[in-house]
Parts: sequence; structure tokens; C-alpha cells
Amino acid sequence: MPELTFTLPPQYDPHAVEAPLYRRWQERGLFAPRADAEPYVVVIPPPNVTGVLHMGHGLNNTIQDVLIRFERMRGRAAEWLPGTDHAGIATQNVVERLIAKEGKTRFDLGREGFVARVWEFIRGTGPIILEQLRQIGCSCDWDRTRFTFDEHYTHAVREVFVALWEEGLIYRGHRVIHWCPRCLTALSDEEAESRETTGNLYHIKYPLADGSGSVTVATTRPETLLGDTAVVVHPDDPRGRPYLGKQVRLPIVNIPIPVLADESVDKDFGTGFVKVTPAHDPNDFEIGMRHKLEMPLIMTEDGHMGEGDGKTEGRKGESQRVPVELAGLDRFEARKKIVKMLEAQGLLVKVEPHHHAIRRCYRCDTVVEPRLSDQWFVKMKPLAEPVLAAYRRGEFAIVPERWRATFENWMENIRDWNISRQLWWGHRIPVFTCTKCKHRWADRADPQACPNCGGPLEQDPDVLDTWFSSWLWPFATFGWPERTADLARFYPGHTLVTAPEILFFWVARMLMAGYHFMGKKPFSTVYLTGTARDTQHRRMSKSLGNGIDPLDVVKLYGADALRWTLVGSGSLGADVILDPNDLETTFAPGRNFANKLWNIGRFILSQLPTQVTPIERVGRTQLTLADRWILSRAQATIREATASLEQFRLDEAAKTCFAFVWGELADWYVEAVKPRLSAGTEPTGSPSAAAQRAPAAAGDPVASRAAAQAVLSYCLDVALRLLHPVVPFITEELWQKLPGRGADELLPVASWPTTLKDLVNEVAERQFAFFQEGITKTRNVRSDYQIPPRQELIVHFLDATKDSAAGIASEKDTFERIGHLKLRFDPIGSHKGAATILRDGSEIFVVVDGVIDFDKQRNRLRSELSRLDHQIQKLAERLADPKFLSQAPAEIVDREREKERSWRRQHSTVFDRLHSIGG
RNA sequence: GGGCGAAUAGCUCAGCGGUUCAGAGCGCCUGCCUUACACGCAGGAAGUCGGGGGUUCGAAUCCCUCUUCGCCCACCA
Repeated sequence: MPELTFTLPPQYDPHAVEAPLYRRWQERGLFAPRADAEPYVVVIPPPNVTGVLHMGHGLNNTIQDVLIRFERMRGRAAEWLPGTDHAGIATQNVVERLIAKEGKTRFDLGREGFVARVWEFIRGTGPIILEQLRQIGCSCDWDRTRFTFDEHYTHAVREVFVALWEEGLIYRGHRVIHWCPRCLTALSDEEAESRETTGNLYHIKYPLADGSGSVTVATTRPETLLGDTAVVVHPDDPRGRPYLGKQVRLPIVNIPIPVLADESVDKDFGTGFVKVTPAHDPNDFEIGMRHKLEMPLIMTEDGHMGEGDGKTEGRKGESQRVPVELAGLDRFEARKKIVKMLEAQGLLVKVEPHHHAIRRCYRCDTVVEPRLSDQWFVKMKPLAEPVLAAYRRGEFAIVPERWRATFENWMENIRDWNISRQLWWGHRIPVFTCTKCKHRWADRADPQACPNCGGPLEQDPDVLDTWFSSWLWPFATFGWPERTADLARFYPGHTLVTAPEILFFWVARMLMAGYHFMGKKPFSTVYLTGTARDTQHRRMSKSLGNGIDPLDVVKLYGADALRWTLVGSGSLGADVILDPNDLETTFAPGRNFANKLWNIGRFILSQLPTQVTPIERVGRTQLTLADRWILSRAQATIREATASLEQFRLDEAAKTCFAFVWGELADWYVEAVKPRLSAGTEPTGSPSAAAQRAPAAAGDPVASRAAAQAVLSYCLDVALRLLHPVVPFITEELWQKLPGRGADELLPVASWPTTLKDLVNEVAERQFAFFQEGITKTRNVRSDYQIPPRQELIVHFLDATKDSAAGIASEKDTFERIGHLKLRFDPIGSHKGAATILRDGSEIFVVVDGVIDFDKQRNRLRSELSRLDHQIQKLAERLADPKFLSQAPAEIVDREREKERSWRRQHSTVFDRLHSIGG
């Protein structure tokens, strides 16, 4: 017997397969880019070093892997660069919590000790998330793994800082910034997330200093009144006139402050009078600047009432504004207490509920405190403009395209970027100040003394925003600022796949850095994924406890099932809804498909000899209708799946392959081919039923069997290649077992299938469709009349069309086998009725009417005719219009004429068809 | 306050340049352990494509409007 000797279990077990296969791929170095081809480059959005894999990672890394595997199989030098981000605040928070358990703070350890502790910690956790990526099958180029705090990377960050400094794009800004009182650091605008909340609007009376009355101000943050240095009113507001130039007495603090006119006031909001707290509100800060007001801080850095001088250089010694009974109180406690005090003094006019946005720290969710402070900023406009222009020229694309407006709007209104963080974990800002002559500069190396006066130096204590390193990811990872071979080869890259929430944090800035420092775009397409959500459409998050651990899914159903679900569950950029309470329902489709693939593979492999004729060498005359059909379908599948992947329609590609494998190959072709497979195994002349039945249409049973085997083998091979990017493990496991597979052939580097034009066969597809419809209708009858499965039917076909007759006749054997029926062609009966049944004793007689729904067909043709009529008429009018003929370019006129001719041809074809079926 | 997206079968979603369009998977109902698969096979029920207008010979598909969800941006205290 030529059959392969191995046996496979009837259920696919991913666990036995995945890890060894992955190891084999990696040991063979398949994930490194090949040397001799055009590169295709994807850089991973580096996850936090302390992170563990969540569904968001699962989704975007699966997408990246599908793309990279697809291009790798197409022969590109596929470079998927992996790595991690040092994640300044996030990591510092994690380690601070860790040492808090030992009863210590970072100040106990000291700066150096703390940083050493963080390094120690991430040496343990850093590799975890990358290891998890391997478990879901990611084919990253692990030899080029990078970390945003690598020595070399740090060098790049410093170079960028100094370069921007030298270009005058970095400056020290004294202004109100977002301050996180828990993380004790400044935040960028993007890091302070605004969220809608219902708070209160407090109306508070400020008595006039001369005792002649009062003005009422409205505020959402009464505690800040301690820092008020003025009350302002719009100059045109008549309510303000009597008070302008007067002084009011600030409640509680009991000091006089002026009432001033300022145009920034909205007359229609609140009372028209606005309290001004320049040190704790960005808007008030602007007012303060205009009127040269004092700007006292009335909160400590950790959000308690008190005179914090914070980072305000040279602005110490403001007057005492925080009374003893409030000093040291948490800001929200202080708010309550101040409200009570005001109430007691009869100064609280009213409190009304108020919707507004408050900002919270994106890392710890603490309400951010606006705070006057000195920070380093990057001037963004000069960086943003070239990117915006390039985007409008179409140099790179963002998909889905609907992000255009959001992106452009942000880029147009870009604000300067606060890059300094009062943290210890991060790239230290390379700015040095001479304590003697106050000379301040940025330096590529660590200087020992002031170059001007030789005096002692102080380095800026702050570190850089973590995004100030990750924005260099597409080139710093390849060796920039050195001109390395990698950099020359892998920059610019191609596709960047990431979540939309970091479009501004990361993507926009990478584009800016890329254009600014490399002079070229970092990638040609930004693919923005959807968000993983639960069934209530809430974002999956640790705090909500509604997440799904991708590795749980891998354990339960395998990596392929996970990937299949993530890829297949939504179109480009759509959110992915998953049910954390029902993993079975959520991931069963993937598992089921893997199992189906396993079993179809199992069957086909069991039918194949050790050597199979390549499909190109099978004589075309040996092919039956079913063969010609499935081969043609395979070509369509190759074409469509390839096109879908090229357009980033991964779900579409997966569904196309699914329909081919399950709906066509398994459901129809394998069933159709079974008689031929068993027929060839019987010695010639055997009295067995199979042997008697087989030869009728197919000729030589041995040749027919060989042809079927060649087709099966080809189709399985194609399907496995096409599916490999989405479900890499099971496809490799099966592909390895195909006859003729060389010992060192592996699927990740196998070639992507290309269509074989001579196998495209529309006639076969049409004929087989009739065959399918005939079977289906017969099954309908059987089911409707509850005819037992094994009872044979005699089916009489009306010879309605040539195609149906030819199709069905040529697959008579198959038809009879699948349907448990006998087939006869009888030119009897009318065309009416889809199926008629006649009972005749034990024998059942079915008439299937030529497999065409004539009414539906006629309606379709009629509507097509009327559409064509309409279009032809319109076009004819146009072509008769002298204005059109004289003004339109000649080629357009020609094209329209050709169009008209083609429509007229179509019209007569349709008309004939309608006529032929009696319309 | 601006901008964007979604609303199609019980659930999760395709279809949205007007021929091929009312679909898939899951769930449900009825038969089947048919020698690859019960994680399966065959058959079936189920949707006035969110409401209302409009354009058209013809609209899930284009336009307007309303409703409901969701997201992003914004210094209205």
C-alpha cells in the first residue's frame, strides 16, 4: 500500500504542536530577514517592560504577524523588530509600590539605589511580555530586540535632545502645566486625560474692601481661592463697571485683591465675575501675565494645602495665604472645609451641579492639579508642519482613512510638548548649569567643569518623558545616529500597526522625528486597530476586571484559535467585542475551524501515496468536472485572499480561505471524490459495488484516482499556505506531512501561492454550481418528506439547460453516492414547481426542475435590462450633446462611446437570455 | 462646544462605487455517531437592514433629519 503510515488523532491538540514548532522556526532562524530581497519592515509598538500581555497586544501583534508572515512568504526580507519601552512613570510606579511593601520609599533608597532597584526588577520582568508574544506565534526578528533604555538607544536620545537644543527647539518654560500630585511629576497635555464629570459650581461672595457690597464669583474649585490675586470681569459687561478698580477682600485669607477688566471672560457663564488663581489654572495664568499679578502657589506638590514652591525657580517667599486650620489638608478635604467656612460666614451664595471635564493622570488616574512650574518644552510647530504637508501629499497613509480629520486637526493645533518629568527612572536630561557663572547648556558628553569659567556644575535633576525616547523607535533601533547598514536597509519602514489611543503620543511624534532627523517618512502606512471591548462595549482593562488574558485562551484553545478569532471578528479598524464571561462562545469558531482543518488534512493525507504528481503535470483530460471546479475555485481563493491581504483586509482574507476549505473543499470536493479514491484500491474486475459504479464516466479508475490525489494534494497545499499567516501552527503541522516535503522545508518561508491561469475555468464553475443545486434540492425533498437517509431516491431531471445536464451527468457517480439516489434523465413534466414528490409504493420519485428558479432569474434579467436601457439612454443624450462633444477631451468622448457600445452589446445578450427562458 | 464612528437574524459581525443583496459564524429547531471531523453532517426557522423624509426606473447601500450608544478633541472659571 502506498498510503502514508502515520496516524493522526481525530482531534487537533494545539498544545502538543505549538511550542516545538515555534522552537524549530526560531532555531532555523526563519524570522531573520533574508539577505537577498527587498525589505518589508514593521517595528513593534514596544510594550512596557513591566507589562504583561493583554488583548490589545494580542490584537495588534497578531495583525502585525499576519502581515509580516504574508510578506515573508511573498519573498520579501521581512523584518519585524521587537522590543520594550522603559515606560518612565509606569515602571517607576510599579517599583515604588514594590518597595512600599518593604515599608520604604524611593527617597529611602536614594536616586542611584532606586534606579539600580528598577534595573534589577526589569531584568526579571522585561523578557516576560516578549516571551508571551512567542506563545501567540509572533515571528519577530528576536536577534534585533531593542529596549528604549539600551546604551545605544540612550545615546540616540541624548543626540536628539542636544540637536533640538542647538536648533533652538528646546526651551525652558515657566507656566501652568499638568501636575500629578501622586506621581509627583509634570505631565504632557496628552498624558492628562480629560474626562467628563459632574461636579459643583460654587457661587461665592467676595465682599468689597470698602464694605460697600460684594461681587459674586463662580468656581468649580473653591479651594483655589486661597491663591486668588484678582477678580476679573469682561470690560463690556455693565455688571462689572461699578466695581472696576475697586478692591475686594478675599474670603478666609482676608487680603485685598483688585477687580480688573479682562476680555477673556465669558459674559454668559456663571456670574460674569471670575476669580483668578494664576498659579493653579492655565487660563488664570495668562490673565495674571497680562495684569502682572502675583502668582502664589497654595498647594504642595503632593496636593495638600500649603506653600509649595515646587519647581518655581526664584519665586519663593510669597505671603502667607494658607491659614493654619487648612494647612496640610488634602485638596479635596480642604474644598469641603472651605465650603463650610464660607457657609458659616454667609459668603456661599449657592451650589449648583455642573458638568465639566476634569483631567486625570493617565498612569494612576489621580486628578491632575494645574500648577505653575518650570519645565523643558519642545517647539512642535516646526516639527509638525513637514509631516502635515507630507500627509497631504500622500507620502504616507493612515488606515482607516477616517482618522484623517482627527490627525490633521491635532497636527494643525499642535502645542508645545512638555518633556521634563520629575522622576528618577528615565533618560536624564543632559542640561548642565554652572553654579558659579550660571552658564546653562546641553551636552553630548558629561562635562566635568564649566567651559566658560571652570566652575562646578549641576545636571538638571529631571528625566525625559518616556515618549521622548519612543518617538525615535523606527530609526534609533537600527543604529541611528551612526550610519549603520541596518539603518540604510530598514529605514524607511512600511507598516505601523497600533492602537488609535497612541496616535498622538507616539505615531504623530514618530512621524515628526522621522522627517526631522532622517528627512524621510518612518513608514508608509499607519494601520490603526480597533479596541478590545467586552459585550457592554467597555474597554477591556485591569481596573474593570473585564479583560481576557490571551494566554488563558492559548491554554484553552490554542494560539491559532485566538488569532483566528481576533483576525476574523471585525473589519479593518473596527473594535473587537469579546465576552470575558464566555470564552467558549467567543473562541470556539477558531478552535472549530482548526479542528476542521486538522481533519480535512488528516483525511487527505491518509489518501495520498508517498509521491503525488504535481498538478501542473496531470493531464487535463484526466480531470473530472469536480476536479476542474475545485482547481478553479482554488485559483479564485488565491487571487481574492492575496488581494485582501494587500489591502489590509485580514478578516476578508480569512473568510475567503474559510469558505474555500470548509464550504468547498470539505463539503463538496472531498465528498465528490471519495468514490474515485476507493475505486482505485479495488483490484480490477472485483465484484464490489464501488468498482462496478466507478468506471462508468471516469474511464480508467487508477488514473482517475491519481488525478484526484493530485488535486487533493494541491488544494491542501494551497490552503495551508494561504492560511499560514493567520493560523501558523496547525498549517505548519499539516504541511510538514504532505508527501514529498523535504526535511528542511518550513512553511514560514515557503512561497506564497500564485494563480495558475489555465486552471481558471468558468464553465466548470457554472456546471458544478448546477450540480450543487441539484443535490441541495434533492436533499430538501428528502428532508421535507422525511425520507430515511439510506433510502434510495430516483431523481428525474428535466433537461432544462445544457449546463445542468452536462454538470450533473458528468458527476453522476458522485451525485448518486452523496444523495443516496438513482439518477435518470427524463424529458417529462412541466417546468412548474421546484420539486414534486410522488409516492409509488416503496419507491419515491422526485422531479427537480432543471435547478433554475426561473421566476427569480426572469426578474433579475428584467431589472438588468431596464437599468441598461436607462443608462444607454442617458449616455446617448450625452453623446448627442454638442457642448459635451466640443468641450470634453477626445479620450473621454472615445471612452464614453466605447462604453455605449459595450452597454448595447450587454443589452442584447441579456435580452436573448430573457427570451430563451420565456420572459 | 467641535469632530468622528456605530445602529443589518437572539448574539458577534460582513455587505455600503445601485447588476450578482439580504449574508457568515455562534445560538435555536428537525433528522443523522454516513469508514476525516458530533469541535461534525444534512435540512430548517429567524431580519419591513434604528425612525422619518428625499434623489432614482431601482436604495442596507447616496443625500437630509431625528433617536440611541460609543470614541476623540477643546482653558469656559
